[in-house]
Amino acid sequence: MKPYNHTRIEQKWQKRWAKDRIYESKESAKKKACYVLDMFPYPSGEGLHVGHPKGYIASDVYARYKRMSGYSVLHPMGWDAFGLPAENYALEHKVHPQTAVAKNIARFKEQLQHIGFDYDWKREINTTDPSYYKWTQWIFLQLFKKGLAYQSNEPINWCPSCKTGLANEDLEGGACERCGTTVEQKKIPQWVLKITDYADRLLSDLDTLPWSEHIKELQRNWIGKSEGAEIDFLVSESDIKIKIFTTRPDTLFGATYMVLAPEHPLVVQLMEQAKNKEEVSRYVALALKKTPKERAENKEKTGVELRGVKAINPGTKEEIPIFVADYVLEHVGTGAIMAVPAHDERDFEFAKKFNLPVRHVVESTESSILSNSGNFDGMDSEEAKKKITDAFGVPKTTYKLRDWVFSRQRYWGEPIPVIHCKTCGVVPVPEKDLPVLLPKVTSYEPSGTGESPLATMAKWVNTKCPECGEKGRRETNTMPQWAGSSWYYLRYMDPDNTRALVFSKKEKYWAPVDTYVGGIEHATRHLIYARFWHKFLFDMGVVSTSEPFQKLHTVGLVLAEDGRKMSKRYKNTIDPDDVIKLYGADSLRLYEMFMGPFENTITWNTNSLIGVRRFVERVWRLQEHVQNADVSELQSVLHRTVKKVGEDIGAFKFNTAISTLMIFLNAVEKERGIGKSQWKSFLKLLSPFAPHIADELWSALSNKKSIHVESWPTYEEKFLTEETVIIALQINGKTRGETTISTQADTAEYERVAREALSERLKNLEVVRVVVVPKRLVNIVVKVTS
RNA sequence: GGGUAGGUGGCGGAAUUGGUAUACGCGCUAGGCUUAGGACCUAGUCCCGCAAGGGUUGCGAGUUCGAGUCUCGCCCUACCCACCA
Repeated sequence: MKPYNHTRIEQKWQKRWAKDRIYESKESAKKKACYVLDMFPYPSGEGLHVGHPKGYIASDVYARYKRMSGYSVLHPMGWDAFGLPAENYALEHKVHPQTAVAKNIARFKEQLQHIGFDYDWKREINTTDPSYYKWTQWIFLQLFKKGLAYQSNEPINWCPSCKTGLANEDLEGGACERCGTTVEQKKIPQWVLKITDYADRLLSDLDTLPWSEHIKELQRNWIGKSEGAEIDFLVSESDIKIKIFTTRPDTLFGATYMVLAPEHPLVVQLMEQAKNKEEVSRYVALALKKTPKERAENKEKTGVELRGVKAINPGTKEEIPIFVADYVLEHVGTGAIMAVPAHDERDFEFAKKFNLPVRHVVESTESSILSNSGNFDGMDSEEAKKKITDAFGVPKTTYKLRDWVFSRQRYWGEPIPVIHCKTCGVVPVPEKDLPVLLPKVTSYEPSGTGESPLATMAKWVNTKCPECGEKGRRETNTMPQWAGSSWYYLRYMDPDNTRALVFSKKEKYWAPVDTYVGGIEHATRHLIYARFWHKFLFDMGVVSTSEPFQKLHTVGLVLAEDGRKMSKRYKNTIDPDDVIKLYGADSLRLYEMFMGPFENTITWNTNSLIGVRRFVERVWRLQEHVQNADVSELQSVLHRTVKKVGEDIGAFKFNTAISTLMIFLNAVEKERGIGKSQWKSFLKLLSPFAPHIADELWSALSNKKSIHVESWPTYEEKFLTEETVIIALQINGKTRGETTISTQADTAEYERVAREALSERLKNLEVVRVVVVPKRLVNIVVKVTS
């Protein structure tokens, strides 16, 4: 037996697989499709560390298992290479993003290939490739034509450090998610996608998805649906109406004052009529200077009354004061509230500070009953919500989800394919002229002026209007980094198609994605954006399913050995190439799957990796102990292993699948040998996890074809059960020994055996009852004398 | 404040869904083999106890013949959202 040389074996098989093209995906009338997808990476300059491939290894194991189980498998890989991370890297290293991206991709690809994945590299995609982003632009044009992409001048989140506008999803606690800088509100013309039109479907279709409740709940919170009513409050002695939104219309009679957000358009107008105009104006100016974060942090309520101006509570018909206060936010509801201090904590706090009346209108004892509410007294609050809405307002549903700010004032993104014309307005670039190529520029540094660096490219910007042929200007904003990733999974199905985004027949074969694997950080960004675009494409008839991804598995982080996140910044990253050199790709793969439940965050531990490597070497040595005849003592455990490993891979429970393989190996070593056909089955079970050594040992049995195109072993029920089984003997539920019993035994036999085995202990005790659980235990219940 | 997932040895974690808690692996201890070991083999390793025996799944109650698993109350951890009207 040669010593186990992982480097030689792994390089040999990686070359062989590529040469024999065993992983190429084909649409096959005879086979069912199984689309296994990884969230494709940004090819950052830092290369991969051992945390990155964890999800890829899992999807690889699953894809191999599915292929061996008779499915036609699509398991592709590609690059999400547009956007700020790639551009910032390029700026920092003073190279053109294109050059940096090409270099980084080469490095990533090399690292991935060393791990031995079964990707079909013929389907590799790159979001920065014009033949790819042609279709990203095409989707934008369709959105534009359906009125779902529009221009807006509303203030948006602006990161002064990245010098670009950002979507709500790009923020983390009021700061730029990428660089941590507090964002400002800035008024610059923006392209916005009307994702809110899809809010309801994005929400309700979650119920149809087999995703974890955790992810679904994250999306539900993000969409943030609230149902309530809009009610107009009239300003006294005028015809000005203040529209408010409330989820508690039943408390209308308890509204003792009103509040407007400082940004509310009516503030300017009402201020004119107020006796304390100066004071109000000062307050508003101060409030507007605060960042959203500062406003949220300062929980101490502040505000100012518009003195001399009153509103009329439509329920009580009483005059109530109007305040301007920054605890009311412009973008929530209508930016104005009716304040009900008796039933809202924030209003109560404010009322206390400003000495405002508190009127209870809902008695919440066992049920909620209205009082002090005129005709509605005595009514149940749920009923009152409807009745009061009908009488004074209109039902209204609002969402926290806001339309998707879709333009970036940066260079490295897909150009937005529209032309501005003085006579024709905004004109879409004709589809035949796609893609609108991103021009090569000499300076791609962000300008910070609210315009992208493309604006300085006169030659590129100045063009003809496709409608009237007169002078036109190209849109110079680019798309956000989320654009290309919002539909990439469709392109893998048909990556070289020049005439359509995806050929419908291919889409129908592969869709939807059976299993999608990636990080939880994408729960409220990528996964919402992709679902939105997919639903739009579904409405357009481009795709055949209303949801893109069926099963979703989130991968847990791999922390560095110091317990911190792996990061170049902490100098604690581990390069998979180094691990592979020392211990081999098979050991790396097995270890990452064995380290714990797939979705758990787990600390890297080199000792545990060495333990897995020991397992691999024991498997290697086992080839010396393969005999022609099967070892009958191993039949039962083998069949149970086949069942368990298959079930566990299907359920993404890789850690227990591997422990089952280890248990089997322990059994083989105890028997000091294994039959040839048993050995073959075992190698197949091992092959998704450790594809190189499995193929090496498989070929050593004079097999000509790769183990990876073999079929998955099956188990027989008759081998799953043993002839005898060990059962527990209990007295009053406490285990008092164990015994071996035939699996054929009947209840009476169980009871007899148990009474006999426990006869010493049962002396002088009165048996009240005997509980028999076949193949598990016998519990003898005795009378307790105290 | 709201939501979601959790809390089992020194560590990562198992537990057939109410049926012998601590599988598998790491680490550790002892012995063997070896010039040597990131090698291998054997035995041991939840806690108390010399033993017989007793105890143990964050804490406290409950249901049950039987609870890591179900119910109620409390404590703690992680992640997400949050002056959301």
